[in-house]
Amino acid sequence: MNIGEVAERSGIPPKTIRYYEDIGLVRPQRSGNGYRAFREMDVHKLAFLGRARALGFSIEDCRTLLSLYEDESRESAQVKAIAEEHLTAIDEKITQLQSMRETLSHLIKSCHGDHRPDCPILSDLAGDPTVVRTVSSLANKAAK
Amino acid sequence: MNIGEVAERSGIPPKTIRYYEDIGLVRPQRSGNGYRAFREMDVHKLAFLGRARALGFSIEDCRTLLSLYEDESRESAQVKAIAEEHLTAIDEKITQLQSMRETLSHLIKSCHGDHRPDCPILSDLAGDPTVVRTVSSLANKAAK
DNA sequence: TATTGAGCTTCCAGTCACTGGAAGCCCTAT
DNA sequence: ATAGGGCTTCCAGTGACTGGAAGCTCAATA
Repeated sequence: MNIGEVAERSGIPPKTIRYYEDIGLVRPQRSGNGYRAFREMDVHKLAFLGRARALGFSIEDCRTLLSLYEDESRESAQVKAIAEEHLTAIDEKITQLQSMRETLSHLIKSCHGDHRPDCPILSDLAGDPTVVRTVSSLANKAAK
Repeated sequence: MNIGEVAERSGIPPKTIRYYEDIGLVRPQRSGNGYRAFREMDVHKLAFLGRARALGFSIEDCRTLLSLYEDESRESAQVKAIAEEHLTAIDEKITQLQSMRETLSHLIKSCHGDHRPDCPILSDLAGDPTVVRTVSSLANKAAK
């Protein structure tokens, strides 16, 4: 199976599949003409990766999850631990985004948004505490 | 004022301040010894940038916001439009994260997490539809 | 005065997970 | 014979920094 068909069947673009090979996530064989020759197993692996990535797992997490998947003597606790850690990270991101959302929507509501230059959004960003004063209550670091 | 003091007062690390100069967000003067010489205005600008970044605005948005801030003839509608677009993007991210969160927490609940190898999380990632089957309902692309 | 040591400088490389593009080979159909 | 689409590799760019090396400047101390 060539890369194009694999891409279609796994939902992973060719460029990304090559990248995954580069970093050792899949190891397709090669045909005589130098083309990658994928087996069913590879398609399966790539679809696994696609789903794990869609859940937001990092590439390194995906690598670990794949190896656990292939390890018959794994303990489900190992998998669960990774998932729980990731869930915690997701929750933190959500919390941070909601805090930004909160502040930003307040600011937007307070801005009349017309042809005049007066703007509480800019005033707040400039540090003027008389307007809404909520941004500085945010953690200093934005989402990475 | 040297970069260290500015970093402390603006909350932006020296490395980042130099980076912001590189990309033209601030233009500190120079002293005879080659050191950057910051004025109050620069500290103010950097604090502005810090707050805008904390709200999740991109660097390019920050650049625009700064120039609007300095433009006396701006229309607040321009600022509001940028903020609203950003709010929409935040909402989309939150929605996506919540969808991941939902699926992931279901999977975690269904995994006993002990010494045995059976694991619904892995089964689901592997595409087994008999277990929980929620991941594939996620959009194919993870958060950028 | 000589020497620390902190703080400043520039430049290069790495992060994460791809993605785009160029140059060129391979294969099938006309 | 040629055209095209698909495949190959390699290099560079994305966003927003961050780490590290090599080297200069400055203030304080021995």
